[in-house]
Amino acid sequence: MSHIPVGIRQTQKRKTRQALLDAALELLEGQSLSSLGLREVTRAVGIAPTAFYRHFRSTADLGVALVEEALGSLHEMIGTTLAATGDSDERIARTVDLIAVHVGTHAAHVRFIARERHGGVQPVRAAIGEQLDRFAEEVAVELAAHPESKGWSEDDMVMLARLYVDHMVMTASAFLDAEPGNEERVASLARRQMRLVSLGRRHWLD
Amino acid sequence: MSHIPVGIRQTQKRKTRQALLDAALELLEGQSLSSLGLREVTRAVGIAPTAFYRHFRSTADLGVALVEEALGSLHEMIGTTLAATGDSDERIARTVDLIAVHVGTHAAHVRFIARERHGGVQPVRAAIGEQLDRFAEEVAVELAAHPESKGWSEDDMVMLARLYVDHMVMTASAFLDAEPGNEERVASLARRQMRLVSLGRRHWLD
DNA sequence: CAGTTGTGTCAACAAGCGTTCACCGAAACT
DNA sequence: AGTTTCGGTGAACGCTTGTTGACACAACTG
Repeated sequence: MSHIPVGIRQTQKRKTRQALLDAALELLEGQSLSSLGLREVTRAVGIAPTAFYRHFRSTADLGVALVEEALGSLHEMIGTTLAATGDSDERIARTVDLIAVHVGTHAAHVRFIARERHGGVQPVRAAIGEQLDRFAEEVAVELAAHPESKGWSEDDMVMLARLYVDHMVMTASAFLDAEPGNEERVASLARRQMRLVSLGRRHWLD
Repeated sequence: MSHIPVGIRQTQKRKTRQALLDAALELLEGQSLSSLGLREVTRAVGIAPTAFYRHFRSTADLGVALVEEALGSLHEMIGTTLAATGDSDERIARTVDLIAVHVGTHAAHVRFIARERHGGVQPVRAAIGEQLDRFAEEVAVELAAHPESKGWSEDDMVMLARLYVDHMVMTASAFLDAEPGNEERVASLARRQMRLVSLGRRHWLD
């Protein structure tokens, strides 16, 4: 009947691999990737250190895999964010709320991206940079579809998209650092900053 | 005659301490603070590992000292930046140039701040956050002096200041990551983003 | 000049690291 | 059924790590 199993072996491998990723992500809440030890991760999972090599070449390699996982979960968000209806202020409020929710449900992922974006491991930095570029591209395409973008050059479109993306990352990281109870202050700040950018956008061609 | 020396001892200590800071800063170009070893630093300076404790309690402590050094050198810049004359576009261009120059002359400091701002060492993160807050405060005060800020609430003033400060850090880090020859692209992007923010600022009270 | 202070040294420690190799046993293939 | 494939094991390697205590010797203090 159920002929989807793809083999018990591959399933088990995926499970162990995921356990390694999960354990690493948790360990990374208190340190940077460049100080994360291979033995540390395997110990947390409960397997022998040597088994690590069956899944990743090094901790840097594991880091790159984490980038995919973390920013993959963000790609979904972008669609819903920009598809939000209503006037400008409403859309801004909804976007900020979405960021807050995402930080709540994927805190470790967000922390990892913010931390390693400028972190000490080159391949991981490169992977994050690449993903954020693609991210900005998507945003630019969505923005171009809006009627307010009439007359904008493609270069300026990307300029604005980058500003939005960087501001999103900034805001997400601010939510992370906010002590419980101060989230609304962060949200208010982020909303007003986005509103200011929106105003600039409206008068760009004056 | 020259009775300024404050003692040869204190002078020597300062020199060794500075050597430790310099060596650490250089080592940190290729890794994060949380993976920086005490022995690694002393080895680079050429002193015994135990001598480290005469100057710092731990590498985290050294990191905090580096924050003071790195952001101290930035405090000078803020004055000259905002005191820049000319119209808006001219001031923006001058600001971006100043950032580019600063990144050129203090690359390691900028890298350190960008990397450890969200890094894995809590006390250092806190120190950077505190300094950037004070930084934003200063910018807010300067902005309030401008005539364009008539009618702005203090809260909104800080909101704008934070946007500027975060954008400066973002731009500085972008200059760092730019491969040689692409600096002008980064500068152009930064200028247009600042121009857009300025536009928003002008229409904030509409 | 005698006594104190303090930066730096040396040796030693237990513990951790990444990486290697040969090996096991169950799953997958033919 | 016989063979190959492969995720996981366990021991061992050479090296690095943070921290300790006792000691040297130049710089300060009175």
